[in-house]
Amino acid sequence: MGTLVGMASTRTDPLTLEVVDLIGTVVARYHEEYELAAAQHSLTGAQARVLGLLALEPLPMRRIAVSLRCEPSNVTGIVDRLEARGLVERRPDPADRRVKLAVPTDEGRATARRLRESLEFAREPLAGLSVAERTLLRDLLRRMLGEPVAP
Amino acid sequence: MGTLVGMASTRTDPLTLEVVDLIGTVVARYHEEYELAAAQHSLTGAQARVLGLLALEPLPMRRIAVSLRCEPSNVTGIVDRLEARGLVERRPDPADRRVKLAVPTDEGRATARRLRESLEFAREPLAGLSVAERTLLRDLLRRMLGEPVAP
DNA sequence: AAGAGATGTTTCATGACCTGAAACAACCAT
DNA sequence: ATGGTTGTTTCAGGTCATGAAACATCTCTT
Repeated sequence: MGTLVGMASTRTDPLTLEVVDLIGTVVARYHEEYELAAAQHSLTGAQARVLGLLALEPLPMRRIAVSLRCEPSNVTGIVDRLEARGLVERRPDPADRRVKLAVPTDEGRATARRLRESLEFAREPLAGLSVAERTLLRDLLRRMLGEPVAP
Repeated sequence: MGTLVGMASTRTDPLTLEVVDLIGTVVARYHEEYELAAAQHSLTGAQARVLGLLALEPLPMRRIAVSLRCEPSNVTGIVDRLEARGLVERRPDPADRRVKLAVPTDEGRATARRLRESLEFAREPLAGLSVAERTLLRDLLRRMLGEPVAP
């Protein structure tokens, strides 16, 4: 993993620090816009994330917790609040009477769709980059995340 | 901004969606590691952010709130908890008796330094990129954020 | 110099999120 | 059938966050 001779310590060289800083800025802006978009639909960030998940596929509580990386007891409250607004409902799982499936209502699906659209629009800063640049960015991010570059 | 003819709508083309997704992954990982590093020092994320700010420079409550983009009344509680742990203390501002400066104690500064080190270490995925690649990534991120590329 | 308005901090009420422990029902393996 | 495991909820306790109100202090205007 990198030669020792001439290694400017990836921890401290100015270039790396600047990239880390830029990523910090991206992270901050991403979060701001996400919370803002959620708030425009009278949702909190957590509620928006759960609704977004369920719009793809109804899920048992347990799996929501895994996706959110939090305790199942926490999910109970979030789904409670979504249910109180009529965006989600709990259905028994016919295959296992212990589990409850959280499934979005029609209104929940519509809200999720609008949310997704405003989010995509909010993330538009990529528009300033050409296709070649976006491809480059994609490959660099993939490598950074340890994913294979070739599809 | 971009020709209309042949424009694949930056909102929906697969490349852009993938980049957006990758950025989402980066954001998630960044946050996880930040919270984890904070927790290893028995701090919450908010407390770690404030302590990190104060380690650079003592600040009045109001300015902490601006940095965190939250209400000043919220900062009171966070600094209360840092103060209760002996990491920060409030000092009167000689120039204006209304304001209270939050200044880290020696222990607070030491904690901030250790935190910063573990954070930098946690952000090490950049090590997999060459200098040329990091430079490229820096420029792309700058452009994406609407910053000038040339220093 | 005095009063009026602005500013900085705190307190309080309220609510969302989050965890960990405990309860409960239902599953599954022996 | 019994015992252990798993999925969900409830509860207590803590942090973060907002907005309104109180309070002290500053600053501007006259």
